[in-house]
Amino acid sequence: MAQFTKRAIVESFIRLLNEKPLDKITVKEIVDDCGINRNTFYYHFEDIRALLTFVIDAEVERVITKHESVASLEEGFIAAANFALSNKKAVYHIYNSVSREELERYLNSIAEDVMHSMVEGIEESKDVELEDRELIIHFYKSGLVGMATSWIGEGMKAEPERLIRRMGSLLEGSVSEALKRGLKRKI
Amino acid sequence: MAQFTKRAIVESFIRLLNEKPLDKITVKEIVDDCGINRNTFYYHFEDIRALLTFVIDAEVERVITKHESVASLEEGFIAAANFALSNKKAVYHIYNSVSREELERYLNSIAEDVMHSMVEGIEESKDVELEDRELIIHFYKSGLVGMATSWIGEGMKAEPERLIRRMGSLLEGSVSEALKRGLKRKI
DNA sequence: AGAGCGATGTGCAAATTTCGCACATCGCTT
DNA sequence: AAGCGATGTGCGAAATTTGCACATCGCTCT
Repeated sequence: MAQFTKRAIVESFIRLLNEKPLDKITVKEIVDDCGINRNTFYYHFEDIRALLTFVIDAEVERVITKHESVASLEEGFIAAANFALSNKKAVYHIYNSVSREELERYLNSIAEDVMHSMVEGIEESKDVELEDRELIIHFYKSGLVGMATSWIGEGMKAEPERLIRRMGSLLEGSVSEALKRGLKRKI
Repeated sequence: MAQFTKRAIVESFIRLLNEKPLDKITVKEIVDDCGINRNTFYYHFEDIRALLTFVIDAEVERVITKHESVASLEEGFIAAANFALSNKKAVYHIYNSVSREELERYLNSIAEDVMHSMVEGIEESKDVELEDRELIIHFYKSGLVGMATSWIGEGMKAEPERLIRRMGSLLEGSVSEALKRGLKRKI
């Protein structure tokens, strides 16, 4: 049950991702890099795409789950942004090898989870209609994803610390405000 | 053929070696630390002792083989000493859990190899009697091991850079001198 | 002195993982 | 049209990992 080989595949993949864009990376290169059989790759992953989403999922998981409470949501964002920064080349290579639609679809699914857990952590939320809650989540989620994609697209130049810290609190304040308004409207 | 599990065992072992002396480390701790079955440990290693020598061999190998020529012998020593320094706690825990005899026996086997490859790299050596060569090797080997054990025993305080660089050139000079004398005596 | 406990090794069969080889397909180059 | 390299798939064999049972040892507690 200890998938060290799988982990090695991931590491080789990330290593290669720091050298070249996703679509220049071949299965053979990966298996050669960590010295395993080609079929062993296919045993663990259906695809290079599957490997990619696995890697991103794992990293997001790792970065996010460190900070579960809403209070440290900012920390979560900052950690994620710093991870992106420290793997700048890799992030960029992924960014440039994936269609905008696909990227946004993916980021949306992440942001969806984040926003949900955030909203659930806010007091007023449980008194707000499900429908309204979903609306609010959807709205801010889009904002979040838009920010992220443009930040990456512009070369991740802006300082994440300040940018996100401001945005984080702004976000939380706005969301609870929106929830309150939703609540009032309901009453 | 890609022993990632074996590597994981080694890593866990080194991690533990930075926390506690060798004889406080148990097989169960190791396998728990890297989340594998206890028998898997025994599949790869006969023993914790076997694991220890494997680890040391591997590290020595890694440190030494980077520099194969005699010219960079000093570099090899310095690299080894720096490795010892950066794993100070681990080295100390090993040092304190192993009998002096055993430690010296082990260091001797390493020094043996080092001295041999060093002597083979020196011009005059091939004209010297095998017996004399072995004598010279034995002599300097003992010096080397004595230095190493006392350096460790005294807490690895002395700066390796200066100490070893001086000792390294002194060693090489002396050895080729000794070989020349051996040669003259023969003629 | 003897029971209880946890760690050590060993043996073995079953389950999982890795490998090697063969094959069909696809896209690209010549 | 043939050649080439990469992709997936389908096995069976080999290697690795696991779970369980057992014997032993040293230690503690009473």
